[in-house]
Amino acid sequence: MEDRYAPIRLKNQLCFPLYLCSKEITQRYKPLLADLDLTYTQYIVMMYFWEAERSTEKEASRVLVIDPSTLTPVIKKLIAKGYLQKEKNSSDERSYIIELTEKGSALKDAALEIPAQMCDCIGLSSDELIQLGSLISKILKNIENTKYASCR
Amino acid sequence: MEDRYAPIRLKNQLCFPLYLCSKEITQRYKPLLADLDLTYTQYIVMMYFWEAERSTEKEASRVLVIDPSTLTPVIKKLIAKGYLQKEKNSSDERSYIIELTEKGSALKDAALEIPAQMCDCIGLSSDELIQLGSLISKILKNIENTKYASCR
DNA sequence: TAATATTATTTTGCACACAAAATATTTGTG
DNA sequence: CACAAATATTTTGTGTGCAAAATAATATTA
Repeated sequence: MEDRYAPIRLKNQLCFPLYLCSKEITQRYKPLLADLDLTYTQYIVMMYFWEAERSTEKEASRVLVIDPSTLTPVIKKLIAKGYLQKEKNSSDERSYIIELTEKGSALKDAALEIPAQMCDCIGLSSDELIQLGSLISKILKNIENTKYASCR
Repeated sequence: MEDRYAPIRLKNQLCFPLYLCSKEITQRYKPLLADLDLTYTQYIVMMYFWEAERSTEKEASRVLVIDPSTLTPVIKKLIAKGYLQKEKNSSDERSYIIELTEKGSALKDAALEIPAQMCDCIGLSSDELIQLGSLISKILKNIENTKYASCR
């Protein structure tokens, strides 16, 4: 009763539920973020700037692990909404300093309730959350370490 | 030394590493799937058809939790590559029957090695894989159950 | 210092991903 | 049977996401 093709059966994949989970969570953020006029990616970027206040695009790209060619238009939209602003870096005119506006900073308080609401949607105990966090970070570390090696 | 804004600090989010993890895994699939001329989403769809052999688009969309308007163009590409084919459903002319071609079926054998290679990239023990799978499925179940309730 | 290489950002092209509207067909109801 | 409601698929519009090329400025080196 063995199944030669068991390895490629959908239900035997871990990656598939993980990909679903990520998509579903993004979906659940939508109504919560609509009040702030943010998409999920824009929310991630704003979280970075709520903490950093100011930064170059390169540094934001590095921390958020978002490709610069993705980040440029996202930041452009956040500038259009008035949450961020941008000026030439006087010490290196190739780069720009992006910084939080007052309006962008004010948004931080409106966002404070969101994590608790998301936590309810996810429905794990705090022990389970810690467990999951540690497994995910283990994967991220391992992927990082094997990034430039061939995958086997 | 309390931090009023701790809930929205990037490092205190679980969703962010989960979103990263999903993106990184997709990235790691790329070189493995290049040989099969498939993207990650196309691979998911092919896995479904390797098992189902034939199906309507609606059913595929339901099982894979991929929006029909996303699935249509993906299937179109897989047909163009010669892996799937499509014919009117004679019992209901609104829908189509999508089915595996011989070429598409043959691809299954070439794909057999991929999961083991991905497993190495992820680098978790089998216990940890089971643990992670169970946590993810718990989240998916909870999201499913609270889908039409307000999120709190 | 002039030519070359490197770096930060942007642009272009292709592939999802979903919401909302459009289309074609079928089903339910008077 | 006519006609409204429901269903399966497709199209359109907007927003990521990444690779590769383009652009502009800085750093390196012969």
